[in-house]
Amino acid sequence: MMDVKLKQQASAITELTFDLLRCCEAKEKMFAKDHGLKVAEFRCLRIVEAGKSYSVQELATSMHLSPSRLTRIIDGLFAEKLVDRVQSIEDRRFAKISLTNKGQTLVGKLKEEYADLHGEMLKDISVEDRDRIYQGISLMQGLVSTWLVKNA
Amino acid sequence: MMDVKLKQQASAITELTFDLLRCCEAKEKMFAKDHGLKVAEFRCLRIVEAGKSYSVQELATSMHLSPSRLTRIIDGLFAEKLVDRVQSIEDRRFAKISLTNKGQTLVGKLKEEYADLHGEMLKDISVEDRDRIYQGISLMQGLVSTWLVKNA
DNA sequence: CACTATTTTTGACTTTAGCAAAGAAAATGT
DNA sequence: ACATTTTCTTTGCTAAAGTCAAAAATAGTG
Repeated sequence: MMDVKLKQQASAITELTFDLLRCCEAKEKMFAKDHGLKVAEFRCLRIVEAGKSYSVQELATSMHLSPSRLTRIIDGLFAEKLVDRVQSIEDRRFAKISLTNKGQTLVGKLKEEYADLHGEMLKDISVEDRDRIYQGISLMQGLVSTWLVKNA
Repeated sequence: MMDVKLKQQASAITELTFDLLRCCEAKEKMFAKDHGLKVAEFRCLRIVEAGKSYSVQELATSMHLSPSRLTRIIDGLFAEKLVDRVQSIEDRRFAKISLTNKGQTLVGKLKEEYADLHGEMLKDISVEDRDRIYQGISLMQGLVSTWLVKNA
């Protein structure tokens, strides 16, 4: 006995997620461009927190990219003096990537403004609808994330 | 008086959407690769319906890409005999892109299997949670989509 | 110390994408 | 009727994004 309801819901969600993805990619591209960044740079900066330091691999994993790609993204950020790259003392194979002061300032601004952009989109709907969005995306994110871990 | 609640919700949604995006991109990439397609080709095929025909511009608009990019994606699909490309008779400036039989078969399989993949992810949660996902993503998709129209 | 494993980088390559100009056809003005 | 403008697609060129395999450097192990 196959679950017809599941099939319907899966189809609908597949479709919607697909469309959402295209829109959000366009949104990210616009935002990055407006701030003089390449999309990959914006995506990278957005996940590094001030004060913390990261290995290349950590960044690669959390961005779902290859380490070699990260090396190049970091090269770019380093050239713009947004991140520091030092060899770890405990294990000199590791790089320790962290934000410079300039980087921290920029990332602060970036996060602020990117959240504002979303605030702008969300401001005309009810608190309840915003919560529905949060819940829906939260659930979906969890599912896709664990699915990826299993199937990668 | 600024809306603190809005700001919080916007931040949370920003973060989640960002993560969801990365995961879904990885998911699309895996799926396309498993089916011997380039990601752009998969994305394109996914939006063309059997029996209908599309102009280059229509496809470009709905994929949020430039017409020239689409020309090349279609080149690839045409080379694999998945789509036909004929000059429109009413207005010979237009191309009419449509699925070949081979293309229809493939797209049918693709849609089926891509929905199945999502069914796999969704099968262990409740119908209500699936509906929450649907509602949340639907709302968000609407917001981002209209935002894009205004700000492009 | 030789060997293996890990982390990052480099080189070569593919894929994705856009812009500007060219080409081709239609619409429009005179 | 025909020169001009507009519209749609393609082409050439370039940049950005991304991967893989091999090299380089370090750490761990028998």
